[in-house]
Amino acid sequence: MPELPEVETIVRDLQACVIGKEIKDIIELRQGTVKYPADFTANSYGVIEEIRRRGKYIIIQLSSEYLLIVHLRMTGKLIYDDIKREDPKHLRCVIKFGDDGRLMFDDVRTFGTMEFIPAGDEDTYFKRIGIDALSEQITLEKFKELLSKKRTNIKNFLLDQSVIAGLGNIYANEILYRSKVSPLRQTAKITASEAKRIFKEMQLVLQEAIECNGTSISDYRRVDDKQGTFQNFLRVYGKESCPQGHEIERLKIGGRSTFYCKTCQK
DNA sequence: ATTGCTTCCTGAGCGC
DNA sequence: TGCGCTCAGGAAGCAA
Repeated sequence: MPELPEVETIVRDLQACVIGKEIKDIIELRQGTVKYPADFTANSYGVIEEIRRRGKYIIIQLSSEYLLIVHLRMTGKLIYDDIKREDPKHLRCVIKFGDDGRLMFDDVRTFGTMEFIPAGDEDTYFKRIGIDALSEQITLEKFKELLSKKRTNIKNFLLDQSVIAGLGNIYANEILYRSKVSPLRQTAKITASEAKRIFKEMQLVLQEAIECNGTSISDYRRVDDKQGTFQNFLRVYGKESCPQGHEIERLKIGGRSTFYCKTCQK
């Protein structure tokens, strides 16, 4: 389940192995995996110039003035192969480079997307995406302002990509445990000191997870197919008890599994 | 306008 | 052994 730290790890891994490579061919093993603009006319895909992240989106900038935007959703993986690896079981698309290397897009549940858009359409494409959770532009004051504009519980608030982009279910649970705030609390009732803790823990958890190269709970793998290690530091997600030894409550909020400690989180 | 529910999809895990 | 059921969850689309 790639969230911001997993996507950041993949972007860094990709930067190290595919920048400067020319895309020679794109082969779809599952039709419809890659979307193109109706007027897509590029006679070549071009060379990969830059790779960056926006929320959970991977943006691959090409010399052809197009962007290839990838979203892994739940089970998508990008695996780089220059050692003739075996095809993964759910290979949906292969990007072939000029040098025999290839980038494989594997995705069990087929929710992941790959889409070419004109470079100039980037802002329009992301108009529903809020400020990145690790953006330097987001201050405590800005965070509190965003909180005051929403009428929902704090967990749904953290998961809303149109407000703050990058958090998913695992990190939202972890941030709230470390902040000692119940996921059920309404945004309007969050105090200034609680907001400060949530804001700080959001940045800390994400940074720590990036240092661990992400959380490999189920499907997530790095570009070299290796796992991240932050799963070893989770405190509530998927746990029976919290680090203090209290029993973890499990319920659904917005249809998603929510883990929290009634004793530690108020 | 805003919020929240349903849907898309496949495989793992479970009870019987 | 295998069947049917539930669960996993990101975000578009739709309903209220």
